[in-house]
Amino acid sequence: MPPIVSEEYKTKMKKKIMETAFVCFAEKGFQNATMDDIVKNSGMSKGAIYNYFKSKDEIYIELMEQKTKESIDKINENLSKFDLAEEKMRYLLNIYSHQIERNPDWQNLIRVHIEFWLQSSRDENLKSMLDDRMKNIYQKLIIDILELGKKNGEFPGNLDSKMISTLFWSIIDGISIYYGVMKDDYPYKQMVEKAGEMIMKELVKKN
Amino acid sequence: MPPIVSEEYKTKMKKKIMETAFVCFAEKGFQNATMDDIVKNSGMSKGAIYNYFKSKDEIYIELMEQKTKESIDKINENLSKFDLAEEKMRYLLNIYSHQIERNPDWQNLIRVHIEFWLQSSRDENLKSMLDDRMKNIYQKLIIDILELGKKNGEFPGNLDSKMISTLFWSIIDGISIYYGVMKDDYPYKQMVEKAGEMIMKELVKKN
Amino acid sequence: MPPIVSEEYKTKMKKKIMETAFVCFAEKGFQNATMDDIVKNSGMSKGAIYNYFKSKDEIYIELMEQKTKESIDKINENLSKFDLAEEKMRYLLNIYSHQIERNPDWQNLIRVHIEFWLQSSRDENLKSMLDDRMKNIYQKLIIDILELGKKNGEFPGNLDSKMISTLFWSIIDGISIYYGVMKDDYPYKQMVEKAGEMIMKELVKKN
Amino acid sequence: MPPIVSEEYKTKMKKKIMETAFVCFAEKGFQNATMDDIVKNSGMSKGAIYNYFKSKDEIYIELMEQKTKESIDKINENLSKFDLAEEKMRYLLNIYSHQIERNPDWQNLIRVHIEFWLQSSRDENLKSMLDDRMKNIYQKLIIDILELGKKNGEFPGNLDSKMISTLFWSIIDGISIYYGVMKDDYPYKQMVEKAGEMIMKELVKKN
DNA sequence: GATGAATGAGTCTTCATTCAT
DNA sequence: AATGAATGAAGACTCATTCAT
Repeated sequence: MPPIVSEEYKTKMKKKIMETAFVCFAEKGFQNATMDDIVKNSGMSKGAIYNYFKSKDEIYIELMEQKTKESIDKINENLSKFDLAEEKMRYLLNIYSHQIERNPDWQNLIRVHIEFWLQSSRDENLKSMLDDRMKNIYQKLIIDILELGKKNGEFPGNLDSKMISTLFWSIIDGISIYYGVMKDDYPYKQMVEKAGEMIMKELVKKN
Repeated sequence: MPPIVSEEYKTKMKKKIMETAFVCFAEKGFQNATMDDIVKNSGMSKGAIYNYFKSKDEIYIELMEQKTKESIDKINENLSKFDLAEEKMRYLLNIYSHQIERNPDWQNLIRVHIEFWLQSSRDENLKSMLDDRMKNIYQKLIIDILELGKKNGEFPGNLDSKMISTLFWSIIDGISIYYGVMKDDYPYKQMVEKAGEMIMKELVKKN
Repeated sequence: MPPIVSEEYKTKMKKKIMETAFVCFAEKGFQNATMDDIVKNSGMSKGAIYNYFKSKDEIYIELMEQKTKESIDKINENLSKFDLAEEKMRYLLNIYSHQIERNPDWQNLIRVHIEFWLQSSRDENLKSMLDDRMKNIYQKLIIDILELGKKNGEFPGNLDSKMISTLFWSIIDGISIYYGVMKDDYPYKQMVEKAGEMIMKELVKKN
Repeated sequence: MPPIVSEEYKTKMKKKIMETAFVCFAEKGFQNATMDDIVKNSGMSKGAIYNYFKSKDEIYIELMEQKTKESIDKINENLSKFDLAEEKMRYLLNIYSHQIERNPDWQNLIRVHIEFWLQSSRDENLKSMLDDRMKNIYQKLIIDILELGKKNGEFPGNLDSKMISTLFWSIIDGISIYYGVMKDDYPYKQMVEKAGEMIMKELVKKN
């Protein structure tokens, strides 16, 4: 009995499972959330879920991939509207500083992300997957902007793009993690703005 | 190793258990590391370990408290040798930038710390314990230095000490986390130095 | 024995578990009987049992509830066939005096019951559950008969129904407990008959 | 190194351990009370306790033996003061009906006794020990009085002493057990008095 | 494809007893 | 005799995954 259902149907089901899983992981953490939690919250049967995903791990991985893709796609799309590197950077910082307001799940997302990341450091497959993702997507995003800025003459020519881009994400993620853990005791927006100001100063200082 | 045993003996045993646990937690993570792992690696019996700690959680908590205390004590001790706020800040940054060399466990420590921190965000008791620790130890450390700098006239009088101290740790920890996860692919030292430079510029810029 | 299983199937499984548990509890006592005993004797897997009962305690409680219900239901059903209070009382006593012959498990049942009862005295929840059961089922059974007898003029009008009913069960249970513990060295039937005779004399003496 | 301490010292220590154990057993039940509880409450060391008793079971058994002996000795002593069988019986009933007031531990004692008794039904050694005790001490106590009464002409000559004595203890213990479990919701004194009245009527009725 | 009952290895924790000092 | 740290065999319970229908 080969597939009777459409590809869309399958996609829809996977999405439903992943969204439910996300809620469960956010609430309890990956390890503490059980398949039964996902079953209960999704309204699907255990067997059904295992039809779409081979394991709990797989749900996790695909979930993370999809969340990353979603966020990065939206950023990329909008980024192309700007011509100047400085504008692009400011736009990016602006997105992060408003992340709280535009994405109510963000705190949870961060927590799930970190947990995932942590796991990955103990699993060669995950680790290299994430390393790639980091280098080819996130770092590249910044590097491209910085290189554009250098080419445009906006940013100093001796700027170490790779280094700055690494630092950029270290800072943004550091702030985000604090926010994810500290919750609303933490002045997230103020932190992003101040950090952004400091970073921008590095880029446009030599004018 | 029998009854009527010295206080040192007991301390030594606790230390042995904690060190073993640290290795296990670092290797597998808190949740994945089992009491049996600790038993096996410590060479002690299960009952013996439970004589010293009521639960796996308790080992974790005491371990983290001790590691924090160790690090903060050493910092505080040395910090008092400097008179100028700027010197203190530079010393602190210097410590962190050399953390790798002076503390071979540091990568593991960071990973275990973050995992702990994450846990804490889902456990009210842990969370308030850590929040306190953060506010009263780490933040206070920086705030005191910044206030001294303001009093000395080294730093601008309108400096928002609390905000800067929060940002300081967000950045340092962001960098550390990347290092903990990325391992030796990450230019940890360079990151700390660059970030430190940026932070110092904020403090002493108005001269 | 797969999914989409009938309600009967589930009931049958629960019953199977409870019956196995009963045997184990009777043989070793509640505390000494282990889940592994029940697993082994039932031929089911541990997980399967935990699918039907949340805990060993829960098996115990449901088992006792069901046993109580069974016995009381049968009594009530037959009791309604008699019109006179005296006949009802004699019927009841008769049931108990023949308990041995009609219920081969009865000795075990008693032992398990007492153990349960003892436990209950140290657990507020259990205790109030049992107290309720005692008052609303067992005591009420007798009180209703005695009140009927008073209304009918069979029994003296100044009879303290509540007191007599409490005494009734104290005596019957005292005898049963001895039987449960002493086993076949104990003249159970003779005891119930003699005690019954003494009790009946209290009720119908004033004619 | 043979015994240095006197026999009295040893007896005193054993008594101390047993009294502590009694409190622990009463509070938590035999199984739930741990040797550590006894250690903590007695103020002695674990090794010391094991010097006086081979096992937890042994403490239990000796404790029960001693409690039984204490109670029976006191009864016997006073019983000899009376000449008439009826007086003896009334004295005995009187003791039980005042048990609550004169022995504040009595409720606990009962619970511990029943638990012990239950255990015994699953352990051949214990069982035969208790059966002996029952027959040779408790039953004999009543039988002797009844036989005296028959000889004196106080009680009917055709009285089945053995049967009545068995019933006597079944009723008294039934009432006691209810009291032990139900605690102060149970009209213990009233029950003993009423039951005693019923029993006495059996003995002296034919005059 | 869907269902959910069954599986059983794995987890933390307890505790009577031992024994070196 | 006394001490109390050490032992390790249980014990209750969990949960990712499988598979018969």
